[in-house]
Amino acid sequence: MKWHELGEMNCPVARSLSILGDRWTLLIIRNAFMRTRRFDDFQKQLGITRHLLSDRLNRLVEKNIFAKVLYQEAPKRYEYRLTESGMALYPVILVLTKWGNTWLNEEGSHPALEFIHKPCGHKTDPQLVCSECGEELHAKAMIPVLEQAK
Amino acid sequence: MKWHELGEMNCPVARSLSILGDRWTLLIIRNAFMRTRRFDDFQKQLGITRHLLSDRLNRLVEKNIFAKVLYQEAPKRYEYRLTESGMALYPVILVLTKWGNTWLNEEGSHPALEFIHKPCGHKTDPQLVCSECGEELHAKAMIPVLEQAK
DNA sequence: TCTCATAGGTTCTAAATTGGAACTCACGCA
DNA sequence: TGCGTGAGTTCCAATTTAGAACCTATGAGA
Repeated sequence: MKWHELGEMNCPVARSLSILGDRWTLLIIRNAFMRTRRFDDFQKQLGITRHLLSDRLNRLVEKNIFAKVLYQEAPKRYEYRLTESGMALYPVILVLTKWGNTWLNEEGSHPALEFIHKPCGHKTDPQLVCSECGEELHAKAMIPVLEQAK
Repeated sequence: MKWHELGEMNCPVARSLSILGDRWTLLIIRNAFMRTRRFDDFQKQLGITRHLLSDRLNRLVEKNIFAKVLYQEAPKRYEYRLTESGMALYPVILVLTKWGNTWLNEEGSHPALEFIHKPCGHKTDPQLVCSECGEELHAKAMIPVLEQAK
């Protein structure tokens, strides 16, 4: 199966990964959440080749995750800003951060990246909970259901 | 920068993606959460080439995300089961599911994949909340802090 | 005994993707 | 006139992936 075919699959994970599932895309988005917006900044921060960065940014604009915004008239220069659907990827970044901190940090070989939640002022541990009962969600407690679209 | 160098970076997202950041790995893990355990089943369900599947499964065993468990003596046959750190990837799958359902399903072109939360019996919308105050987490409300490991 | 079927791979070649470096272009400035 | 900046594009070599065929051990059936 070729890769682009996955984008049309009936599984939302496959469709998400048809956009996000490569070595660089989520790192670009991570940096966008850290306020990076310009080509050269992404390139220097990530060490990605200019070639690939160009390709990935275009793809993400096409998929409506970034918007290309003019910030200078002459010469015309654009920056890349997260759209609403791009901002909606924040949970993906947070969850990957938590997993990496927890499981890929042998005997504290790296400093842990933690977060303070501004509204409450505390150091927070992001938890994935049920919208109905508030309990933390685990694989074994979930029953998947396919809902026919309206 | 070559890819394997990212695994040693000081960013938990980069370290996570050095394992998970390719076209197939998270799909393999998704299927593992749907109780797939054997080589041929993964291969048939995903349409991945046997070559790559073999490579990815070995890599995931090496990274302690799958454990290779003997399930038949003669001839010796192994199956791949999620370890504790593999099970901890469930939030990643869930969050990708939610994002794909919400943002990659133009005018209901696909049935939405939803979940019933067994303990409370309701259809659930997974939410990422603060462990301290219970509010939903958004990028703008978070202040990252590097904690030196003990 | 011979042949198939099963499970879990490995090997091969061709095609596609990536990495790295150099080059381009349109300015603004000294 | 030449230099610096931002945002790419072009080229070639190296790596990775796709697709198909092959291999191995065992058990079942004719």
